[in-house]
Amino acid sequence: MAYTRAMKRVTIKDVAVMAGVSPATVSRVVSGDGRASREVAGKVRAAADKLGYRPSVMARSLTQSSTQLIALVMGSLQNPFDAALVESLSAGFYSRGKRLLIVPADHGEDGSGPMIALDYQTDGVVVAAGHISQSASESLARLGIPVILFGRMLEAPGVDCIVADNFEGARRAGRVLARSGAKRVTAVRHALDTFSDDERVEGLRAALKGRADVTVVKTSTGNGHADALMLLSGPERPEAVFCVNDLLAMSVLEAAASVGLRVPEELSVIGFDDIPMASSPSYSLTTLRLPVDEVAGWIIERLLKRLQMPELPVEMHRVPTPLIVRGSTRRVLAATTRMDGDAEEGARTGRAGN
Amino acid sequence: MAYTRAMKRVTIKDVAVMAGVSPATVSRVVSGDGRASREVAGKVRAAADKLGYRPSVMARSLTQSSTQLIALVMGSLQNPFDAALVESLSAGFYSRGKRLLIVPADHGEDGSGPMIALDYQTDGVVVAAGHISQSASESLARLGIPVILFGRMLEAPGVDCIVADNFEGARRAGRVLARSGAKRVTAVRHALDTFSDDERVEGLRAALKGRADVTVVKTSTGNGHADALMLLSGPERPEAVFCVNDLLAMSVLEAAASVGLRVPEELSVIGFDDIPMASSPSYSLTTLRLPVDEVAGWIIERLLKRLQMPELPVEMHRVPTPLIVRGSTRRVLAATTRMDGDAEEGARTGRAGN
DNA sequence: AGCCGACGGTAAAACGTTTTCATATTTCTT
DNA sequence: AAGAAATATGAAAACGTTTTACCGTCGGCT
Repeated sequence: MAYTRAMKRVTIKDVAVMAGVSPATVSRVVSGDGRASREVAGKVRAAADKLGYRPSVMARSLTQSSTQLIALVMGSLQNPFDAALVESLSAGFYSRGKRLLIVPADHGEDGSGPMIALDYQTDGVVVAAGHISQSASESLARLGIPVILFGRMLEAPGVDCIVADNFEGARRAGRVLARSGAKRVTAVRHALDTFSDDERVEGLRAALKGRADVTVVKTSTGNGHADALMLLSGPERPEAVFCVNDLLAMSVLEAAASVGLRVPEELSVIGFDDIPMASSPSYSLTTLRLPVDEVAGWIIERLLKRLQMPELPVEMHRVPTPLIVRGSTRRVLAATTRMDGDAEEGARTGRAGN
Repeated sequence: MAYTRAMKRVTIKDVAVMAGVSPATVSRVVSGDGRASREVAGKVRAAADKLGYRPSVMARSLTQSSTQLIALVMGSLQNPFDAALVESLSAGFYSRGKRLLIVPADHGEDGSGPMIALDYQTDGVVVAAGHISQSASESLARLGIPVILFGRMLEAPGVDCIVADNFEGARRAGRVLARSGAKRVTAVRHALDTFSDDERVEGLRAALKGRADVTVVKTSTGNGHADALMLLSGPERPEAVFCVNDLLAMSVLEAAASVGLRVPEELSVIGFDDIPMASSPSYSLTTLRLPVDEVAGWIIERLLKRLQMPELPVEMHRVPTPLIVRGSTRRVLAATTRMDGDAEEGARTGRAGN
């Protein structure tokens, strides 16, 4: 049926008259309600197929509570980690029959953004934005539908949170830097109010307390390169830099190269996330791995479960961030490892086939 | 009003009784139909605000044709170009009042994927997937709603296409390589049936006809590194490599570094897209720029226009792909440039502050 | 004074489903 | 074989809007 242009929608009624039954029966057959005789079900399905009938989700959602729609609060995708998370979530939710409606994280800071979720009666909300402000997440929590928040802890009914183990990860990073003998350490973080950055910087501080001076510099996305150059140019340049994500760390590595600093001999660098690029030989970045598929998987499972049982107690999940040691930090004696109780730090991960 | 859990939806009726008017009047006021006295409009708006009324898109779309929903066919976001395109589209459409529904490109190759667009009565479809198969795009075209196709040409009513000027871009790349004196040139493309890759390889061939041998190798995403290493290891290794995107080109550059080949002296490399990383000093990749915001802008404008005037003749847009010369190709005499008629090839683009 | 058009508003139908209630048919018990 | 229980189906209400058709009321015009 090579139709040319916007045909009239084929409705449940059309199928009903063709199959010679009532609309109610058609509804029962197509939604697999069971209560229908073999014979009639066959006729209905045949008619539906021939007509190319597809139920209107819009109409359906008037009487039913569920729309199968999930609002995906999405920020910038510049960071490959965020892009990968969105991709993974999208694939996962779709294979479970859920559809994703994009809600830009920064659309209407007045809180009108999340309201889109209500307009379209989404069953739930997933926040996959790298950074979401406290106020934005609070207005999300007030929506009255299940919310899964990634990257920020928030105590509110119906809001489950999943956050990287930022403190512990950054602390491990700090230990590595301390052991390498660095006395002047710089932490590079975002300029905005960012929950994860706070925790990461604190973790670093905790590890370096009394062992090194740590100064914190803030950068805004886009300025990574310029800021990194500035950071390494001064006379009091740091011996080690910890960045709150790999993208920033890669900027630092590039700045180091262009300034002529040898890594890791003269400068150690550690990132966060372990995006694919981090393992490429040109960077060989030591970092803390945030396993994207694991995060996406938890989000999906958790939301589906909560949709079934809305009164479930909220859960605060911390995902471990193993240290991946590569070439951007100095190798230290394995003996010291045991003392700190960090078993996995010993593992050195190169790229495949090397 | 700190409500705890799923409250009953506030409907147009609630607003009506509060304002002491009929539902019809409320509808007129909130949709700005005009036919309402100042006085009554004020009362209605006050009531709506106080109750926090938001019209149900679902209910509205039953009687109206438009849902303000656009289906966004999205593939892998591994390539930063695709991620940036999705981000740009999302921001643009939202500021124009359109909402985006994600449709995974590979979900149901039986053609059920695009049908999601019908289920939710989307007003149109935008294909932002890097590569979409011929068959998938054809089933999209049969949907009977406006479609904007990026990355593939398809002649069908209601389908507007926007494609990079692949042939011309690749031809420019080929000329640069020819001029650098390379005799053995390899083109790296995807293994799948990809419209853009075909055109790009053809463009390269056209430029190098009679000037160099070109061999084509296919790679599948994920294997980039291994394939690149293999490519450069043999005794008959190429003197120049053209990749259908920057990501692949970056793999080649890395392989070159790890094998000890000097770029551009012993090996020239050209990519496609000009993603941000390409300009970073560690790669300094010569490439063909595909301006993402321009692409997104065209898509948005075109779709909005077609929504207003569905019978508009279809448009096939080619976006120019200027050559961006960086360090991964040898600098050639500017004099030769004029002869080939490629004015912009002379421009050498470095990074800021250099 | 009577008629006309403009204006401001309402009641009710329509959109495409699901679901409740009722009814007819079959199957199971005893 | 008769009633009970289960099963299959249909009619109609409901979901929350928009829209059509209709009805007053008002001011101005002959």
